[in-house]
Amino acid sequence: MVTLSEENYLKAIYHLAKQDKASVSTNAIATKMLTKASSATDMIKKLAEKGLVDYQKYQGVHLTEKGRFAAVSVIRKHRLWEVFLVKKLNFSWDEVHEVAEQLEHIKSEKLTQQLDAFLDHPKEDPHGDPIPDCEGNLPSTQKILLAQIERAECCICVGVKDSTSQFLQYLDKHNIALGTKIEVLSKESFDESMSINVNKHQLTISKEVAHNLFVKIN
Amino acid sequence: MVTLSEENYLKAIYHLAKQDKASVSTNAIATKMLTKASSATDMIKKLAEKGLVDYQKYQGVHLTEKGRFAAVSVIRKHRLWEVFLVKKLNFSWDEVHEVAEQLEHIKSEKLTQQLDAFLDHPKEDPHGDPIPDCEGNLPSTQKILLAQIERAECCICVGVKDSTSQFLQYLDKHNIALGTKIEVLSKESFDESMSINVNKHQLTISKEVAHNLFVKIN
DNA sequence: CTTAAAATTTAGACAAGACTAAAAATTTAT
DNA sequence: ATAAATTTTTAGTCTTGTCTAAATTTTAAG
Repeated sequence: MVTLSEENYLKAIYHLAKQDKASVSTNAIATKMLTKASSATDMIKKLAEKGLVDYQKYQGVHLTEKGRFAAVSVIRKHRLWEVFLVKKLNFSWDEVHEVAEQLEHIKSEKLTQQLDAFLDHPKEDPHGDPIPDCEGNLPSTQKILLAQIERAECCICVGVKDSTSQFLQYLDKHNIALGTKIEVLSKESFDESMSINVNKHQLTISKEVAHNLFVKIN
Repeated sequence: MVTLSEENYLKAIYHLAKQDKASVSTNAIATKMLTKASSATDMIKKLAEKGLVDYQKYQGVHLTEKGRFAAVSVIRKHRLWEVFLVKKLNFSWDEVHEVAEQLEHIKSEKLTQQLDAFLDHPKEDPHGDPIPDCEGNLPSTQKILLAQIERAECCICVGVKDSTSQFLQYLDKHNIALGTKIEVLSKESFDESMSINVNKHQLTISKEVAHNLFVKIN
């Protein structure tokens, strides 16, 4: 039905469409997929043929309802497997992505349903990202980037934008995990660095860090 | 390194080599893989290039040590996943094969190791087949086909040769599972059918059934 | 031992997914 | 408003794994 490559493109388009609400460009897709624009064009045509995207030459693509569902289904599987790896197989949150990239393509309705039940229907993956339900619904979350906080304020870490192991290991090193209370002390307007307090320890974080941590103000 | 297709061919060759100790023919491979002999030849050449099989034109193939290890590693993963599906996700033994065929190709040393530990290092899969250890060792088991029993005798079901859902569901229907005690009452020389006793119920099984049930004489 | 049958390999083709280079369309900038 | 820059598409090629049809080798039969 939908091939492995097609699933990966659909995921990429889905993630790109979230940011800009507009149509997703061929170049953006190619960049995200680490391929060339011509390859993206080829795939876009295939996806359009199968009714997974709406496509007008030179105008980028939109996911169709069918395409969105296919993308979200893969994301659901990805995040469920991440929970499995962390909760049951003792992986750390910086080790799960690569394996989940493989597991997300396993095709079995029953497997996904049973895995979801086995994990007690988790609502979030180990990085704080919401897990879509089997109908493709994704709860809209109220999280903001730490960088968006402008004044001294308390918040709680609820997710990461960047889930590379480099970033996650940085957070581990400074004892920042999901649920950790973060107290913003000050923000430097020159370089957007922030002074924060985590577990009684004061810490200065760069703009890069602040732009990749999601928090909720409690 | 080794592609998904290559892994499937290696598995096929491994299973074919177990029966005949001799070299495995192109045709046998093609038949098992549901492809044509020419496709098998092409793949054999690739496997030979990679040092996974020894190959002489027109003379069939043998797995090299490297090839055998690759094959057994895939079989190990297949059987571990089957145990997972049955023990943790409530699959029945006739539902696991297809999904395990997909899961067996997931590449992650850590995943396999942790899964093995999570399942308490199982020795057999849900069909009674032994699970290779991580070094590729497979315990040689002392099981015989029910069909090989010639006289009234008691035995215990320890495995199935055919794991199609048709056969497994037939066994379910007659309350034959791994560990079930089977009492052979008589054997009909005309058609090799057997009269057996299972859980106090007398039952006549065909040659086909007797040739696909492994038992051990206790 | 020689020929017919069966098995195996080769040659040439195709689909999927990728690439390069070149052409066409769109956007940006003057 | 038009030229330059950028983006996108097309055309042609490559690799993997498959196929058919034809050629070759091995095996089996008389």
